[in-house]
Amino acid sequence: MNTHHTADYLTSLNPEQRLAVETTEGPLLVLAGAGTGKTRVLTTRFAHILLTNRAKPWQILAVTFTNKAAQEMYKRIENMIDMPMSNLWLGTFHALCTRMLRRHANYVGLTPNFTILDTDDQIRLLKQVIEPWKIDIKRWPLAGLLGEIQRWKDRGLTPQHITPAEDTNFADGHARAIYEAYQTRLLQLNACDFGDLMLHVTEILRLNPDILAQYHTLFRYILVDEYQDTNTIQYLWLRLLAQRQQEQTNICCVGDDDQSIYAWRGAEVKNILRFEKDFPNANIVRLERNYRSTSHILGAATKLVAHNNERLSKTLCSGLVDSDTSIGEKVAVIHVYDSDIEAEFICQQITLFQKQGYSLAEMAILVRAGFQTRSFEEYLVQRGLPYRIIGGTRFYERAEIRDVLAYFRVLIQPADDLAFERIVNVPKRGIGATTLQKIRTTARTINAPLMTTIQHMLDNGTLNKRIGEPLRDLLKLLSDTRDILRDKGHIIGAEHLLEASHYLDMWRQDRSAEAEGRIDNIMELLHAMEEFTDIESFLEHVALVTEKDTPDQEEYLSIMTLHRAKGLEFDIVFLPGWEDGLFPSQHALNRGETKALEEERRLAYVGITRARKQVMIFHANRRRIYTHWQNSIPSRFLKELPEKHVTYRNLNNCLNIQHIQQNDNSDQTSNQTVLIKHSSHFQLGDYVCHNRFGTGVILSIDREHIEVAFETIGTKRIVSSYIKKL
DNA sequence: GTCCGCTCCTTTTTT
DNA sequence: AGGAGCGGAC
Repeated sequence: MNTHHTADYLTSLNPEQRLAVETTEGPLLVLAGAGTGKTRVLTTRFAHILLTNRAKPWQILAVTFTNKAAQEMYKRIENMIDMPMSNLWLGTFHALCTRMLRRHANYVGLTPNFTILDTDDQIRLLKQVIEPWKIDIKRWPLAGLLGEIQRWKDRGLTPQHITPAEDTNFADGHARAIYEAYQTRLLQLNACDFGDLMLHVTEILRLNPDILAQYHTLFRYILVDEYQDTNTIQYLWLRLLAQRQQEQTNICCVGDDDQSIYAWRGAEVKNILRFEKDFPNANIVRLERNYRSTSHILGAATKLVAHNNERLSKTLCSGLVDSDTSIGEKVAVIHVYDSDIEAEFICQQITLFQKQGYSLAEMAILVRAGFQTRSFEEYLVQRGLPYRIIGGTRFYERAEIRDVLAYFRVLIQPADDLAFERIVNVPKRGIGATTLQKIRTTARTINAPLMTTIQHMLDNGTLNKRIGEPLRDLLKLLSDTRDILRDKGHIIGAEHLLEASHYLDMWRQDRSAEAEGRIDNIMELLHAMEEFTDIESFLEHVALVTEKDTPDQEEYLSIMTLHRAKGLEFDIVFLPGWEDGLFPSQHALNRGETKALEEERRLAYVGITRARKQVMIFHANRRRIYTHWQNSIPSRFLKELPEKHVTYRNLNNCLNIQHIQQNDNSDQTSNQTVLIKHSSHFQLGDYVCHNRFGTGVILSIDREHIEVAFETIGTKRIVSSYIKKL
């Protein structure tokens, strides 16, 4: 390489980052800890390959998990280089596979315009497929079956691969057969679910060396983001594309085993652990300098995750120099009486931080489970703090949006039976389950799509007037709309469809509170469609996207799950609900395996490392869960936090926020750190034993008074001399 | 076919 | 609390 002049984009990198960027040839694994500049390395590497003329833009395969990550990467690369980037192979696993599958669809019995099903379609299809088995759906929920099939697909297993021994989780071993029937139906419908996108393409590449060779020639460099999250089928796909006979492979995978939090949906940390085996003489670069968090935050997070056994060795240290930031505040662990106080106190703290000059956009509340968000809303509204719950019901999952998209689908793909079934009686046209079943049966015998079947039935007069009339109208409406689409464009066509079908009227007449919002959503959808030239390309886009990107017009506080927070950062992070059974989750505790618990611990690590300046962790004695109150004990993770980076505050005796404020003023100096010293060697979360009450866990410490949750008799306040550590 | 009210359930999420 | 599924009334 020409070294006489070092490019600007390289000089701003630290030595390890630079090594990761400049080691372009051969297999490379980049282990990038939280906040070590992972995205920067990935994008700089991409730009570097282009700028040094190692490859043309379309010769680089760059894979991410989310659309957001792909967009982010694209934007950053675009900013770094000044050349047209056409035909980029930069996208999510699924988007890239869709592109490949449309090219080679015929190899697996599909046509290039196949439909991609969403979860809703999948469930409805399964419901039909499962019919002959007469399975008690109450005992065996369909979601479980779908999960089972998805996990098989994640592992690259087609029905033929599944042995009876592996088919025991659903309805006493019928899942394999149902899976097979489901796949048959998908092909009949010319449709794919998300798993199929990966599965079909991998199958095509595996069985057709000529096709694989084309891609080998095409892709000179492969970049993979979040490698720790890849599942088996994604791994197999990558390995096929990466392992060539003759030349070495220029594959670069970036990941962090400590941030692997998706094993429950099929991700295999193994993939990252065995990289060196898969690609002999692979280089490994570790990015260990963290440029995000204060040393207290970093210290707390790394000590916590160090309790995990299954990890690649990696030591995160601060890359910030002292002048960048002070050592900062210690991580605060705050004990509150209940979840209401927790919510109220956090909202109060947010106001306080605002007064100190922090913007709402730089603060986040990160929860373990979705239901926790509710308690915050009330108090935030009360204080007039703008907030957003990230990832509640997603835009494209709303019923009205799905309805409208289904209307579009039947317009474009008259053979899309699932879409047709969704809209045939919305708004009500008097077509019920019985009629639909009759049509389905006929369709099956003449082997035709539902709409064609209906046309037949109308022609031979098989349908009575009461049913036939509205169906005839619907078919007429659809064919009329196709004409309008052709003559006047997709926006006019879409508007006509939604008016003439009376779909919009249905909501206009709806008196419920949400109806107006639904109409707004539909208008937004139509607006989003303007960026596309036709409905087909819009549907293609929508099938692979869950979120609609709205630019932020105002600053707001973010509330989201820990999973959703991965990859983000904030100045101040609130982590409520650190109690056994919630975090770590009851499911993880029930399983009793270290594996599940270690994933929860990594989630805790992800949570803490989101923060730049301050972390506040909360645990409550009791928590409102839906309707009832549940007593809880502190999370076992709390005692894994290193004392020197943590400060404890006990607000357990405060039943309202006024009390907390008073205590704040009077207790300024004698906070919990001091209290803990008074009460000898006891710590929050310690397991203790009492002569009469048995064993329990310490909930709070107030000098010599210690509150213990006993296993048998509940919570009691005890003087410390009567209990001893287990 | 449609509507109403009863029961049951509730981790995490992307595509 | 809120949604989904189901059975029964009309």
